[in-house]
Amino acid sequence: MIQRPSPSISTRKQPKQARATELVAAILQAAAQVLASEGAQRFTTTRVAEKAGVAVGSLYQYFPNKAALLFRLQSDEWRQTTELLCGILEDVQLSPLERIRTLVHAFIRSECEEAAVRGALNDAAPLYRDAPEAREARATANRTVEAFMRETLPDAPDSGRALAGELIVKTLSTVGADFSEKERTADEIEAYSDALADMFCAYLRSLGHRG
Amino acid sequence: MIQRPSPSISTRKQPKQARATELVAAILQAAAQVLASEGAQRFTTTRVAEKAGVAVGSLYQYFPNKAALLFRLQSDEWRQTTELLCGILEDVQLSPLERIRTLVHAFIRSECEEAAVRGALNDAAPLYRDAPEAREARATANRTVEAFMRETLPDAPDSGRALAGELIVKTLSTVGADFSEKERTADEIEAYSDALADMFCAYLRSLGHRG
DNA sequence: TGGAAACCTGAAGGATTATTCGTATTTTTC
DNA sequence: GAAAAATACGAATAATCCTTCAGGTTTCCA
Repeated sequence: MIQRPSPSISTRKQPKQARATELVAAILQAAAQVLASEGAQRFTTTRVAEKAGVAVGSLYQYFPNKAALLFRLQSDEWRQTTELLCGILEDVQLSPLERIRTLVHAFIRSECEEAAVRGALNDAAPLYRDAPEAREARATANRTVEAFMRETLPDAPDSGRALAGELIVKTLSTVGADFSEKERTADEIEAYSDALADMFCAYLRSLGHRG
Repeated sequence: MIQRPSPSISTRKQPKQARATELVAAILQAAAQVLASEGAQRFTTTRVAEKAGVAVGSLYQYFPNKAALLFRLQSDEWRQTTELLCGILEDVQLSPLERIRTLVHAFIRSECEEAAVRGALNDAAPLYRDAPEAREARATANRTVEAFMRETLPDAPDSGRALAGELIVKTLSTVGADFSEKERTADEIEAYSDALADMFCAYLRSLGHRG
């Protein structure tokens, strides 16, 4: 797959006055709203500025381009989710398999809560996907997963463990995103999360985890 | 997530002369090429027509709009993949778990073979996703999966079986699509397919399959 | 062979959008 | 309180793209 020259995406300027900080916040909130209500297709800088009650020019003072704005939204959500999940993975109160189950439920619930924004953000992914900042962010969470996998599968070879961890993370994220594309009832969410957790647990047990 | 009014996507007209049939074929081939080499972002009707060596107007004689062209590409690939996979699922020579493994390998390999087209097609999904024709197509394959699941898990309750089948299908398709986004070596493909198959098999065994 | 049907053409219309920049306003600093 | 810095504005620009349609060409059939 070919990608166009990846745009620079780092924030153009840091706000130095309170006024500007509020403006950026208003823009981000409006951006999420536009994304949720209009979809990725109709997500335009003009519309965002209008909804935020500011001029387009002001938007471009703090975001070098549309992709930067989208990336910022994605980045914020990602950071939030990562914190949630890492907290669960490191909870020594629970057994590893219990942690997995808790994590799956938390993640799926969280995906479904803001399904509209996340879905649209996914649709817009081609616009910001290749930003160097995105790659870097992904690497961070991997360390936590690795530590968890070492604890869960102490006897497995490194390579197999890494592959299993990667597979579980990728499965959870892609399946979760897809699942949340439709509206779901609370019961559906529970049932699906349990099934997913069952699958992961069965897999981990088959790889040598006792518990 | 909001979707714009779904465009009518059925083919505008059937070619009645050999000349027209060739033209449609040329357009489809060119469309795949443009998609692969330029990405979803730069996939335009003008570019496709140019690459096919025909006029844009001709394109619109057989496809009512851009979405229809994309949907046709997707539809063709989908039909092809479905046939491949259903053939494997119904192969009574193999045990159910062997079939699963074979199927996973075949699917991942196939995804990686035309990764560029499929990836771009995914990026363009928002343009044709909600066409009624798409929903209908998805339902067809479900019957084969259901039959397979009944054979594999004769003792499980219907609801659990359906959920498990849905989960496996969704996992395979989303993870496969994501996996093929990067270039992969043959070894990576093998290893990943095996891990995925391991996971599915462990899951099915945990649900009551003996074998 | 002639007319009808099918087919092909591609310039032009109409619409949308990302981004810029000259100017106006507000805040800070001294 | 005045100059400087920061911020805000939004009409205008330039580019791209989907789709149409009036008019020409080819194929078919009687």
